[in-house]
Amino acid sequence: MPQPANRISRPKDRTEVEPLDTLVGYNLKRAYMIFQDDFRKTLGDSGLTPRAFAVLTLIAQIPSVTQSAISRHLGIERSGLVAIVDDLEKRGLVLRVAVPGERRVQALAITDNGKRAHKISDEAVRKHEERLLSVFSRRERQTLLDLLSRLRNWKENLP
Amino acid sequence: MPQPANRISRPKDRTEVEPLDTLVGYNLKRAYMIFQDDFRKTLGDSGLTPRAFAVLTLIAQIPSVTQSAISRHLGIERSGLVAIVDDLEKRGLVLRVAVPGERRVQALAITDNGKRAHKISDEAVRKHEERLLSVFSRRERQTLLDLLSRLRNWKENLP
DNA sequence: TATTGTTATACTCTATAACTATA
DNA sequence: TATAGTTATAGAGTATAACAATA
Repeated sequence: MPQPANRISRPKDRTEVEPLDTLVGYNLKRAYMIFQDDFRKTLGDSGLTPRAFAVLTLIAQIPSVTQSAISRHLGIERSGLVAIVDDLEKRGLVLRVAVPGERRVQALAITDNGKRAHKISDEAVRKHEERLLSVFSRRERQTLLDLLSRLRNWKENLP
Repeated sequence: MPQPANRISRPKDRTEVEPLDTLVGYNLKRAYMIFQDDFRKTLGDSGLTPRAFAVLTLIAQIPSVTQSAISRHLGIERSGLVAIVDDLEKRGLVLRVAVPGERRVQALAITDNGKRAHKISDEAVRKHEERLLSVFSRRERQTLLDLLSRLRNWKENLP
């Protein structure tokens, strides 16, 4: 005889359920949270957020990079960059500089203070990674890095 | 002679900057975003969110699990579970059931509809993972899973 | 028309704190 | 005192849409 669809499933109905641990997505999320939390704890309340650190790194790395270019690099919206660059500028770490011949853009330049701040943050971040990855051998760390970046590069090169 | 600290760094000052790609945290975030976006696209607007899917999976897996237990399992706050369980209950996928002898808790039970919905979602999620991991060999997928879950287990077993 | 930077806005996710009822 | 569930609330993070200036 037919059963109401929303009755509680009885034990004898129980089928094996694939546990969450077998999903890469679930494990990615948990691992990401661990890194994210520790990053913030490491750099502190007045320190750079992960995003601001990423932006500062790109400005340090790519001379005269623009906000649009950064948004493409990081896969985030242009609009989100305004507040971050505002903050970095307020801290005296970067400057918006007019570009002769292309008046729509403002090149982003890192200051000497910015370089120092980036160096200090970068060292703190490397230590935080070192700490979190201490369970792994050098080889395993490299493997993890390779696998994750292959995933990203593959996705980025899709239509 | 001393320079103002916030002058723009000139090219000759440029030192090598470690690129973001060398940070596990950065690659984790990007990979997590790829999975998250694709998960949502796969299950659609009316489908389960990653969190709701995780919760439903635990309810399917652990008979009479409580919200508190789920919050510990998933590392999220109890308060956040209320809305999720409300939603699952509204959809007729789970029920809150009174527990005799312990009147503070309500056991969560999956319904037959819930089982069906979980099975369908689970199959969609496995396919979505299969799609995203298609760049990797079986062995590489297992390695990625192992590395990520070791990270989580290590962190969970800390003071 | 397309692009850069910007603003305004809203939405999602999630944590915090406080409350209640039990234990 | 401690725990389970709940509510209210606030904050972070981020996307969307529209706009002005420029190309």
